[in-house]
Amino acid sequence: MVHIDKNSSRAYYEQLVLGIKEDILHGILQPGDKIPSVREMAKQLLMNPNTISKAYKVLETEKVLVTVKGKGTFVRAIEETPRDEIRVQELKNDLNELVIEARHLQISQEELVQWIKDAEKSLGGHSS
Amino acid sequence: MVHIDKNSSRAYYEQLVLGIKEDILHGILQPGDKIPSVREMAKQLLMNPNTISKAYKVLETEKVLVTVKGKGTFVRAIEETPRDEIRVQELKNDLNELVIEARHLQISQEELVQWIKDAEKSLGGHSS
Amino acid sequence: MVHIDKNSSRAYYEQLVLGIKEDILHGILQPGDKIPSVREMAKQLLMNPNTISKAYKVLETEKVLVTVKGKGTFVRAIEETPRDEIRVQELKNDLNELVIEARHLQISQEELVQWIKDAEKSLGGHSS
Amino acid sequence: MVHIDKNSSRAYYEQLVLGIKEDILHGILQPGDKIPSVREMAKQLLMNPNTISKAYKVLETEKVLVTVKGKGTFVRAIEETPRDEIRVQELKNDLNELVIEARHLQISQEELVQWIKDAEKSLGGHSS
DNA sequence: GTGGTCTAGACCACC
DNA sequence: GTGGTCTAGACCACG
Repeated sequence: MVHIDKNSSRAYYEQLVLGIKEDILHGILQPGDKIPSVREMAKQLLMNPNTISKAYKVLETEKVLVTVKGKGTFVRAIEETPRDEIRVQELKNDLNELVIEARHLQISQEELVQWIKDAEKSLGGHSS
Repeated sequence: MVHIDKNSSRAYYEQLVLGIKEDILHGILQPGDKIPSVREMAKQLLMNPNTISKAYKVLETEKVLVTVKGKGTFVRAIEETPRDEIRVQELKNDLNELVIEARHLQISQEELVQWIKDAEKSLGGHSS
Repeated sequence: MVHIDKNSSRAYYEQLVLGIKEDILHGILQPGDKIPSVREMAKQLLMNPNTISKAYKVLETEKVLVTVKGKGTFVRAIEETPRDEIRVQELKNDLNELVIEARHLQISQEELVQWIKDAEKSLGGHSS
Repeated sequence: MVHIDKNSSRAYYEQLVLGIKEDILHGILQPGDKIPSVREMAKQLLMNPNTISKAYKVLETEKVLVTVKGKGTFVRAIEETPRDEIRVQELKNDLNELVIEARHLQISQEELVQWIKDAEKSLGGHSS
C-alpha cells in the first residue's frame, strides 16, 4: 500500500496522509478498518514514529480517521462527515492557481478536464 | 492589481509570482509591458525589495518575465516558450493529489470540471 | 573540492554552482550523495549561508541537485533530466561569441578544438 | 550591420563591442576603416552616447580600435597586436566552464566541435 | 540537525 | 534610475 518517496521534496507526513487517502479511495482501506499502530507503521515504513503520528493527527482533524483510546485508529466512512465548506473553498482556490499555472504551461482546458477524468478513473468507483 | 495576503500560509514571493501570472492572463499585463521596479513594488506592497526580487527572478527562470539590468523587468510573450514537459508532469501530479482531496471532501468530478471552466472563463481568452 | 576565488569578478554563488558541477563530472560527487549542509558549506568557505543557499537553489532548478527539507541536499543523476533545448541554444550562442573573441585574440580553430578536448579529458569519462 | 537587441539581458555596450568585432571578422569593417563617431552611432542605434562611448573605450583597450584625436576612430588590423596571453587564459577558462555546462546539458564533445566549425564558417576566412 | 522565508542595509554595474 | 550580489541575523517547518 502506502509508499514513501524519500527523494520527493514533499514532507514525509504529507505523503503518508495522501497515501492513506488514496488507499481509502481505492478500497484497499475500508470504513471501519483498523489501521496499523503508529509504532508498527513506523517499522514498516522505516520512519520516525513522530512522523507517523503527525500524519494520523492530520487525518483525524480531517475526519478521515478516528482514534478510540485503547482500541486503535480506524477508517471513517467518507459520507459520515458533512462537507467542510472552508476546505472546499481552499481546494477551489488551489484549483484556480493550478489553472493559472496550466495556462502558462500552455495546457488547454480540455487537457485539464481529461486529466481529472483519468485521475477519477484510476481511483475507481469505491466512493460513489 | 496584485495583492499579498499577509495571513496566507503561502510565501509572499509565491503569492506575487502567482498574482503576476494572473494579471498576464487577464490581460492587465501585456507582453512587452514594463512591470514596476523592484523598489517601487516593494513600496507598494510594503515588503522588502529582496522578496520582490526573488519573485521576479522565479518568473524569469520560468520565462514569464525578462529583466534587463539598468532598465527594468518586462513581460514576455507566452508563446515564446516551448512547453516544459517536466513541469507539465509535476502539474499533472498536483492535479491527481487535488482530485484525491476532492473525493474526500465529497466533491464530484462534474463539480471539479465546472470549477475549471469557471476559472478559465474568469481568465478570459487572452492567451488563445 | 570546491574553492571560491574572492578576487574573481564572477559572483560567489556562480563559482559555487560551477564548482559543484565540476565535482560531479569528476566523479567526486556521485548521484545520490549528500552534499554539505548550507550552514556547513558556509563555514567551510567562509561565506554567508544565504549565498550557499542561492547556489543550491540554482542547481536545483537546473535539476542537478534535489533538496529535501529537513534532510539535506543531494546529487541527482544527470541522465534523469531531458536536454533543455532553450539552454542548449543559449550555450551555443555563448560559444559563438567565444569564437569571435578567439579570432580577435588570434586563436585558431584548431587550438579551440584542442582546448575542448583537453577540457573533456580532464573531466574524465564519468558521464558517458 | 550592428544590431542591438533591447530584450537581451546582455548590456548594450557589450552587444555593441561584440557586434563590431563580428563586423570586422565578416569583413564589413576593414582595417583602416573609420567607424561612425560616438554621436552618429548613438543616433543610428537610438542609444545614449555614453553607452557608445563605453563600447569604443573597451574596444580601444582591447586594441581593436584606435582613436586619433581630431580625426576619428579607426579599425586596427588584428595582426598588429601581439596575442594577449592574459586574455587568452581567461578565454580558455571561459571555454572550460562552457564545456562543464555542456556536459550537464548532455552535449557531446563532437557536437561542441561541430558548433565551433559552424561558427568559424559563418565568419568566413577574412582574418586568416 | 536540515532547508526556506523574510527583513534590513550595504555596495556594485548598467543606463 | 534600474536590477544583482552579499552579509547579518531572525523565525519557521520538517525529521
